[in-house]
Amino acid sequence: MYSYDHPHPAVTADIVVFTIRDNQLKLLLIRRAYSPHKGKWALPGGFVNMNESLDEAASRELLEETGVSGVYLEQLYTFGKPKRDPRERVITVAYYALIPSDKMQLQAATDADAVGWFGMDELPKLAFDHEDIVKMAHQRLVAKLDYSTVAFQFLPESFTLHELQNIYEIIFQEETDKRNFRKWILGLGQIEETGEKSTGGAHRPAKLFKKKFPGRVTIIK
Amino acid sequence: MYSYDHPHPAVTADIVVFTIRDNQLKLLLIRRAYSPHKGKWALPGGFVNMNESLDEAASRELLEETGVSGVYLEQLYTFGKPKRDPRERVITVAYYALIPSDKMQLQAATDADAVGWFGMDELPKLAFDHEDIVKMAHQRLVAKLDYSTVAFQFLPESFTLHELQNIYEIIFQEETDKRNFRKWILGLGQIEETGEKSTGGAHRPAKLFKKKFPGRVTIIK
DNA sequence: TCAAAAGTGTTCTCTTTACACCCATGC
DNA sequence: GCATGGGTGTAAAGAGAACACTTTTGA
Repeated sequence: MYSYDHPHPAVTADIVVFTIRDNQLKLLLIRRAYSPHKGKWALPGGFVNMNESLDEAASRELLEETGVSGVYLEQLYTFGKPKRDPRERVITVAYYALIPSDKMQLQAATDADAVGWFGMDELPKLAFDHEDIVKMAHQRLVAKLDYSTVAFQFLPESFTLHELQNIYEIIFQEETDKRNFRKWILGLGQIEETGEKSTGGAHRPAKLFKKKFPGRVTIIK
Repeated sequence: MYSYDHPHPAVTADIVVFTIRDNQLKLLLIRRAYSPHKGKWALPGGFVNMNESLDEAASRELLEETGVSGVYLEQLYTFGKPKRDPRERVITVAYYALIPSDKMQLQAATDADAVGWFGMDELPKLAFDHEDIVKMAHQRLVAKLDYSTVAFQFLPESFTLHELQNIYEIIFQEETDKRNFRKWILGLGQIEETGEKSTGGAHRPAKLFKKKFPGRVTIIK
């Protein structure tokens, strides 16, 4: 039992987890095993412990509920309308995470009975105000493509220019000229050739590239 | 007495209040009347009530501690390192506010014994981690000038182009070509002539302008 | 030999920058 | 009449957009 002389809200960290798979931007959701909103899909997340920072809480929840760690994680916005959660006053510090397509083995958490990836245009109804959170995360992701190298966080260690261009086209939902894209992306000076070539396709092999600064997201322009 | 079966942090809303005065970007600070950090300068702010949203808490605190209302207020970031506050675990949802130069009568709050404006390059040592918060707010402000009309929020109802250019120059800390600035700012289509002229200076009177969409901050480019 | 993606430059357009002189007013 | 800020256009440079064909591989 914990007592205070004025009322305190509960604080959670919830995470909007994006990845790119099957040529779609996808979102990770968890089906709630308990009330409230039992059976509904929701964002992974949970209460912030007293001895951990908000960033630590977010990455711990991400690990516990999805088995994923070491990925890009950024604070998004804090949601705190009084009646968001029917149980008590809950303030949610929302994060978003970007996961490379090769790092996606999932695990169901204790307070969820299922975990799944959903395309952005096939999302189910979500619990609480999680639709607002998702919408804002999506806007932020789109905006950040324009002035940073966030998109690189979806890439595995080595990749072709075509794969990278695909990521931009999927998130922007529009096609880009191949030559202009290559000029631009190489001009950023953020990737370099590995010397290897991709193999296996029924076509000319492509040069493989790697990030010069993996993990780091650079502000450009 | 309020009791919970797991520990809850306290949540505050603190506000970084900017204005432009004496050709300087200035910041509003409050001298703390109570421990901890008694006598140190700090950001205005306070605990979020259980029946108000975070935005409401921020604007209420702003009104109570400074007498200012109806100004631009935007959520900045949430700070939650475990030991930020020596009393208990405190999570702070930080906001920033922009105040036009003509709207600045101040009032001291109950938990402060003084209120004052400080130039960004003459800030005193601040309480808690408020220097981090100020730094982030300043970065955000500078960044937003590039892709939005936030700067307009510093303006009174009517203003000259020179006054507007001054705001940009003060925040960016660099000079701009007058003709290029005018072409650009008029091209945005966000301001219009009032028909009036400024008066009083020992020089040719300047056309006065007003915002087409006061209150609104538009994303540009 | 065919299908499929890889790779590669140039021209045009638009945006951004640089730059200098006359005007209206108060003192 | 002089000091002060108000007001205006053009040319050059740079950034972004449009555009088509040859190459290499697997089947």
